[in-house]
Amino acid sequence: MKEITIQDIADAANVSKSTVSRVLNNTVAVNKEKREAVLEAAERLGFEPNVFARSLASGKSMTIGVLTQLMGSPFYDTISQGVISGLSSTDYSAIFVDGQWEHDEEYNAIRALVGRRVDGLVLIGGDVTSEEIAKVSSNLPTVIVARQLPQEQHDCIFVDNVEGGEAATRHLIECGHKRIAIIRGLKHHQDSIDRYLGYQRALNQAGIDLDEDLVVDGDFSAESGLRAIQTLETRGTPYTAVFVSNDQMAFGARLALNRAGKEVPADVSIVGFDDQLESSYMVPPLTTIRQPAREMGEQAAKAVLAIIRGEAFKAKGLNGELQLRESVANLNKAS
Amino acid sequence: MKEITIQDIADAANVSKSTVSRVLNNTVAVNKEKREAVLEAAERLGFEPNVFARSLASGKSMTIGVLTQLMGSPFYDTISQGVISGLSSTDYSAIFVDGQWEHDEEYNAIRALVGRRVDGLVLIGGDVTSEEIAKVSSNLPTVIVARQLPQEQHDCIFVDNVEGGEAATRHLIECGHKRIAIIRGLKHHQDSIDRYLGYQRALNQAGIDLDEDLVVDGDFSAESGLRAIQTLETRGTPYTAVFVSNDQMAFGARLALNRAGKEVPADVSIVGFDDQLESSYMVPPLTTIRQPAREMGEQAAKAVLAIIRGEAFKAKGLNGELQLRESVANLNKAS
DNA sequence: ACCAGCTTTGAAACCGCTTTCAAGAAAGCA
DNA sequence: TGCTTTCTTGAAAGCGGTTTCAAAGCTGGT
Repeated sequence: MKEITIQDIADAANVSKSTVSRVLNNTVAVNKEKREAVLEAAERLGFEPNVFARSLASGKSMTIGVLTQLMGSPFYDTISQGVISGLSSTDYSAIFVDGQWEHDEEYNAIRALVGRRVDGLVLIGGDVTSEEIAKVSSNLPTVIVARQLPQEQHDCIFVDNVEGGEAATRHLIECGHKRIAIIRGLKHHQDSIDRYLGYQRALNQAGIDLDEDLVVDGDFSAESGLRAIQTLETRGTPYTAVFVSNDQMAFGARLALNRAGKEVPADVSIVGFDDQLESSYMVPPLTTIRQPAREMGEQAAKAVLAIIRGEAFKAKGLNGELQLRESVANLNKAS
Repeated sequence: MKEITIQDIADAANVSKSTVSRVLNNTVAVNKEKREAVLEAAERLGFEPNVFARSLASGKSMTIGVLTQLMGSPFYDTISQGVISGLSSTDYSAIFVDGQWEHDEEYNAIRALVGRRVDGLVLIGGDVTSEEIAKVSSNLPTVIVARQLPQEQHDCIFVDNVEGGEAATRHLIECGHKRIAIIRGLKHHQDSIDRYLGYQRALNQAGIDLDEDLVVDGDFSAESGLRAIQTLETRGTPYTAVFVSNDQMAFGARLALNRAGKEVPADVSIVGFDDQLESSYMVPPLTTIRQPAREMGEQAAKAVLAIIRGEAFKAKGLNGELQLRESVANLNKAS
């Protein structure tokens, strides 16, 4: 089956290529009859424009490059889905590359996208520095999701992790908890650091001393959450609540607690971070800080599109909302 | 910053465009000096080929089109991730469109991909008919994941759902269960139908009569799993086990059971389907039929690539493996 | 020294579409 | 009616590569 081109349509409608192009792109008014003849022919022949020819000629690729982090938590995956969703029913398509949370890999991936002449860039998480981004994508519309870059020069969509960690911890404090453990995420990961910072702040404000014995490291995986609780149990330091740096780890923690014969929330309360799909169906449903992952992805998509259209886009830091469910016991009203 | 072209290199190296192209693609031997001059110039000028020009001229896009179903369960998302992963570190990039489990949307999405002249197609799930696929993508390397098409003409990577449903149910029977409920998935969805069929078969083979009162419909969402159990409880028909058509619903079901004051697996045993990431951290860890989603995606990617290279690819139906965990009680050895 | 046969190379055609340019037609105005 | 201005339209020139074609340059055999 031969691909049909605008020349074929031109022949069929008895006009020139130029006219066909004009009709199809609605750039210049053309005679109504011809216009309809063209449209009819295009429809009848099942014309599908060749994106490459079009891109080559116009200089636009109608493509948005997306850098994802596959090794990440489901949180990042959901953002990706959001981007696809935000782009569907526009003329733009998304092209994905994987950074694997690995700096060099990531840098190359971005370069590949630029090589494909994407019209815009959405970077989800990642390690590349602000300078590298600027270097590679100078004057290429770019928005960064789930990551806060220091410079003012980038558009970022993210939730404030310090704020979130603080809110989570504060909630536990308000419920009367004093011995609050924390399971941190990957050590070098900015999100981990920030959430931990929030935890410290909340403790501080409540006048509670930080007990190093209540701080355990994880790597954001469920497995690590499980092990973290085991560590905590081994240490033997008493605690009535734990702030877990993401929901994945919270699942693992919850299982470990069960194995250790502790009830949630009766014996130990849990607050997570992310609010993934499954969290509301944990037993008991998990109280957590909600990051609207999908919406963030969608917004990022809309944002690049807006920037491409020349509209200014005001980047914003969202606030993770505390999602109250049933994994936290209120010690105050306890009999 | 002007994009530099092969003409620029040609000028710099004092050769013709043709020669530059030949050197860069290694198609024909060229004089060593010139060759090096070209490479040097390309390097020095930071040449990055224009994918569109190249594609237009060569007819290859170095792009694989992927149709995803965002509204699907995490299972489908994971397959998508697998495809990205399978394509990383090849020269091909993946371009994603969303079918939303909506026939027309899906058909258009595929057409859009074809319009982008993708070199291959990976279809994840979906509703489009075999004929439509054939029509749109005749002689375009295509592999279909997580879906079994009747025709011999398509390459499909899927797990046998009838087999899986049967294995799940059989396991419950072997553990001594006789009153086994089932929560089905979306009614019109082939996976639901097949898994239900497997359920019926296993029952049949064990000489257990199907009790319509034990059959409840869901829509693959956790919420629907929760409601399904409520329905079951309302009906009051006794049951000691339930085969849930996917893990998402199993989570919902598990919570509902908890709410109804029933222990898992002491009072009710559960077997799920998919084996998503979170399933091994359910409380108790969920026994389920494993679908290697990520591997399926990766394999699909490798498969299209193979077909593109002209190697024959033998499509295969995988067998979902029963993942034994702790959500099923063995009634036989019960005291 | 001469010619057949192979290799290296540049010119030019081409991929399918957009866009400029200029010409012809239509419309507006005096 | 005659002339300028505006609209509509086709021809043609790119966009940046790949690939065909034929000329030029070498090789070696006699």
